[in-house]
Amino acid sequence: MSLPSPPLAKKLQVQQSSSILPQDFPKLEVLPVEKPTKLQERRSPQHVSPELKQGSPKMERPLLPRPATFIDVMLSSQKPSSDMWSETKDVTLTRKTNCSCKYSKCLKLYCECFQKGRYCIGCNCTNCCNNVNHENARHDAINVALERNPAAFMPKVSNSTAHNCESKAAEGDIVGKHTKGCKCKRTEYLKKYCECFKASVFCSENCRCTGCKNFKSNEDRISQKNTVHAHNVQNPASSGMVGQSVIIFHAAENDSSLSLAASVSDHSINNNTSHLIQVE
DNA sequence: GAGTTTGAAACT
DNA sequence: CAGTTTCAAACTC
Repeated sequence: MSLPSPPLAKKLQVQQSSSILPQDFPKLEVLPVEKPTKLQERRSPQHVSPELKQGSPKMERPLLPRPATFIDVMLSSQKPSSDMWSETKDVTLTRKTNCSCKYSKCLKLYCECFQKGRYCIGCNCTNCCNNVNHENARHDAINVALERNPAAFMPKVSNSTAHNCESKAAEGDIVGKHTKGCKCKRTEYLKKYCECFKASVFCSENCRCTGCKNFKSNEDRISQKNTVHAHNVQNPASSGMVGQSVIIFHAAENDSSLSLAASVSDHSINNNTSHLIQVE
């Protein structure tokens, strides 16, 4: 079973206007993948806008230049045929297993491997296209994701560039903050559903979370066993509720314990004064 | 291991 | 841009 050929206009658009693909990126072909279900079809990366389907003049314009992204650099620096992603060490994630995607073919940002720019190797996923055998589909999906969000493949947590970063880190402060911020509503007990908490950073002014307790001065975060801690009212980063305290936090990572100590300063989280230190 | 909860991503 | 749906990870039992 094979998918219908993608619209010609889209093929041309991708081939001609994609600024992220290396020059030697292979021409797009009909993908030898099975026909998606209705659900998958709706969400699949093969979905293209009416403009693309019709090849409207609007879409024939060259894409506006955008800042180089992490994946831009990676794509342009290495040939796509090499297993560049899977060889990349993931310094932020030490999962025992990789993804378990079922419906996204690992070509959506739902997929952690795809999101991190890795091929799926040794994953529990089904119908996976995030591998060497589906390079075309993969690069197509990367393009789609980048068009939607040029920063889609950028690290979600930015390291602090604040003063004394290294020395602060040495002192055990949490480093950086989530670039987009979270929008958590119910994980008041600091669970890994929250991307900030998962990344071992405090919620910042970027977050729009409610009932947030993932902030520096929360003592509950100190005392909570492993990952789970009690919490308060609202995102203190946005309300200016940044107090003075020291937090020692042991995350319940599978293979490593993570010790975080947030030292306190008079600076707000805005100033990126929090830092992280990871202990083996 | 199955079912539930959760929030990001995708979509309308 | 807000609301809704889909998705997969995290979590609970």
